[in-house]
Amino acid sequence: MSKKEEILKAATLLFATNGFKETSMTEVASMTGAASATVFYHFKSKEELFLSVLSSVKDGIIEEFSHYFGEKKFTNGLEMLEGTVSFYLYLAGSRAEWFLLLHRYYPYKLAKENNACRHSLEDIYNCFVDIFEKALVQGQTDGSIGKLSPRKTALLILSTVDGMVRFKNCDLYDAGALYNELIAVIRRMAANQNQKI
Amino acid sequence: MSKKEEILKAATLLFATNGFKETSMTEVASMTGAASATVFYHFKSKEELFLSVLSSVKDGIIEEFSHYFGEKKFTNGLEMLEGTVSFYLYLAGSRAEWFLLLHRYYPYKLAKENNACRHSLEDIYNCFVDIFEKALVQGQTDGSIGKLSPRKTALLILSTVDGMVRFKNCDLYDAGALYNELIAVIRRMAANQNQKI
DNA sequence: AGCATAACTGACCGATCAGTTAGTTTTTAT
DNA sequence: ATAAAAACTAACTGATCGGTCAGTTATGCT
Repeated sequence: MSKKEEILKAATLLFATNGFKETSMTEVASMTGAASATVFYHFKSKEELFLSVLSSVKDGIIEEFSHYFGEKKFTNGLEMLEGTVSFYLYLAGSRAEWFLLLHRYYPYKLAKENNACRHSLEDIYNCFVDIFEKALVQGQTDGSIGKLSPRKTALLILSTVDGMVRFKNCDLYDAGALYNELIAVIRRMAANQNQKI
Repeated sequence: MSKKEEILKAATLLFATNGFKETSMTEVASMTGAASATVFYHFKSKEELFLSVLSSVKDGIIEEFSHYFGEKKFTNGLEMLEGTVSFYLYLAGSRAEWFLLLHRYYPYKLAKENNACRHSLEDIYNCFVDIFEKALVQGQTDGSIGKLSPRKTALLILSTVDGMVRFKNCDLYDAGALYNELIAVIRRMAANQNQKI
């Protein structure tokens, strides 16, 4: 791993766990054993470092999901929906720093004045919503999903799952203990009520 | 309004919109037309000011909900559930600064080492979950709500509603546009499927 | 080897911030 | 009226931080 990559990795962890303002460039530098001026050599400002972190998180998320869907096959839309929710929760555990970062307010505030930031966030959330929507549409075709607006329902499912992950990351209650209930709720939310599967 | 209350109000707004670290005591002071030392006269440190803000938000939320339930009466549990969700969304609009503050990570981080902070947050979230749970239990008694775990379902409904409010506050998508869909989803999630109401 | 360029660093700077102090003004009680 | 207490303030301090710069070391090409 190059020094630049090391810095990016350290910055991801620090921005995620401590926030933007609470993370100093000296901290990022010392975590990689470099001088603080070295960080400024690779990234011209703290904001640019943050944008690079966010962009790399975006790439990571998109790559992880496309890899998951490349391997996994589903027999119907409802199963795909449940699989996606499961994978979302799995990812929120194995790549906790990504979701911690996305659950901070700073990125969204920066997005209001910075196009690169806004685009990274849009790409990330479109990735999530598109996948949920795709599962719902497929389920409506194969009959496993009931009559509903796929886009809006996808947004509400994302709200639920993302809200749960956030509560877990805030130590308010454990998402794991709610897993079975979540799947049941999603099923009641979306499944075709007139068909037993 | 006393100067102390003015400071508390200004601090609530600033902590909510800009965050803890990004808000300076000088900023809080100048917003109320006071000298910065005056803020330290009323609140011995920045952290204590934040804790006072959080505690006042807690009091406000509990008061608003008890006022709502003092006025409103419901014919069954499902109606109470829908009313609570509506009121949650209404409050998230009219007291946006409260929810912005609760959607920041700082309070939850502070809660890990500060009991007062942890208790304020617990009181707030218990207030929310207890009300949802109460509606679900009542609905199971009167037959409007189906067979499900009231506590766990209450947590999932809070995840959904709170997640939606957060997405709205982050300018990702508008909660208002999803209102009808949200109510429909909650109904599918919780309503007794064997009974038409 | 020689050289250009990329990678890296120590020392420094101006700005900002939380918090202190010593003192002044205002309010309250008798 | 006046003394005590509460409310308030200007001026300051030490520490931290983002960013710069001049100079050094490492790398790759011919």
